[in-house]
Amino acid sequence: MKRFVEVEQLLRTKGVRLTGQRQLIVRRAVAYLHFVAEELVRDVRTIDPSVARGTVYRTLALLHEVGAVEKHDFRYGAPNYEVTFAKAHHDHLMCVQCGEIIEFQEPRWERLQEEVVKRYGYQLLSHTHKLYGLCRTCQRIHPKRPLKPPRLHVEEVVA
Amino acid sequence: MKRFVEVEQLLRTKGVRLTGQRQLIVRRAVAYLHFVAEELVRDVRTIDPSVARGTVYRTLALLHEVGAVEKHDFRYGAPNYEVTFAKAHHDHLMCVQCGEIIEFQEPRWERLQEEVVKRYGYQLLSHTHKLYGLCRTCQRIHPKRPLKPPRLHVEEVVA
DNA sequence: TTCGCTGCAAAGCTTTTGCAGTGGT
DNA sequence: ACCACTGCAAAAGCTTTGCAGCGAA
Repeated sequence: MKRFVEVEQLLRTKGVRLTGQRQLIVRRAVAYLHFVAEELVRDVRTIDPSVARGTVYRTLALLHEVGAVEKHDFRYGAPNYEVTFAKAHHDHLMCVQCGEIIEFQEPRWERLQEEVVKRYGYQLLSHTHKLYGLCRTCQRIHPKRPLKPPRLHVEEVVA
Repeated sequence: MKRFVEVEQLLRTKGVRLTGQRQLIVRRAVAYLHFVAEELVRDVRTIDPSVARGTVYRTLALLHEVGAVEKHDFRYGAPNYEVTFAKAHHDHLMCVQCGEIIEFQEPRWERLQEEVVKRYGYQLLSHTHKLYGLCRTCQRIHPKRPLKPPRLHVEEVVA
């Protein structure tokens, strides 16, 4: 659970600038908490159409490097980004059949993590923990092919 | 730590066929333990050039659905696949600066997982756990831009 | 002046899919 | 005849990047 100021500081230690674009992108990302990259691109561009797609992706990479966002690949559609501050950390349990995703917290893991990280002399920035399985319902039914959510559809914002 | 037969059974419960192509793909995947999708495509095609890329990807999706492989996106280059049987499970610790990846085991996590999964009535198939941070060295140096490994280069196998 | 940052557009890479044909794990 | 599966090749989808110009320190 990091605060905005911390993220700013982290970015500074990397020697990067907090440009207007980056501030806008971070503000919008925080508003979402969960989002898909192209979603954020579209959103940012409705506010300032001059912001380029590349800038958003470059900023997301930066934010990931400082541990401000996590990137989740749930296998269906585009990877999902999640901001790590402004909300307690949680992990994910996903049904590989129907795609249901359960978010849960497990404080005991957090403690174990610190231990492991210390063991290797690392400074922890972020983490992702995903469990894949079958939900109660899908354990009983065995469809030939899993249901597949539609692809992400994002129409280009007219600049 | 699943065995090959278990994977076969899991596939059967899905009502899918264990075709020659799938057996070959699984055998080669097991030989690698860690691999990138296109690597596997190339490898399989050197043995049987008639196997299509699509078949390999479709098989990987199937294997993931039954928990036989995990897909790791380490942000640099192509996602990395890992077979979950024939080797004890391990998790990953990665330095976001230099890209170093440490694999480690933590049996206490495995136990906690069972507990969580049971709580939600799920049947666990696989899981991934990644910690991101800065290694000892990178905590001291702050390069403007992180070092980036080269892109994956895979030349097409001449059929 | 330096150099980090950006917009733009194109390229790049990975993965998916439509379709017609095949075969029976 | 059913239908899961496949090869093929193109399409789709997501992300990255080369480059020239801009602007803050």
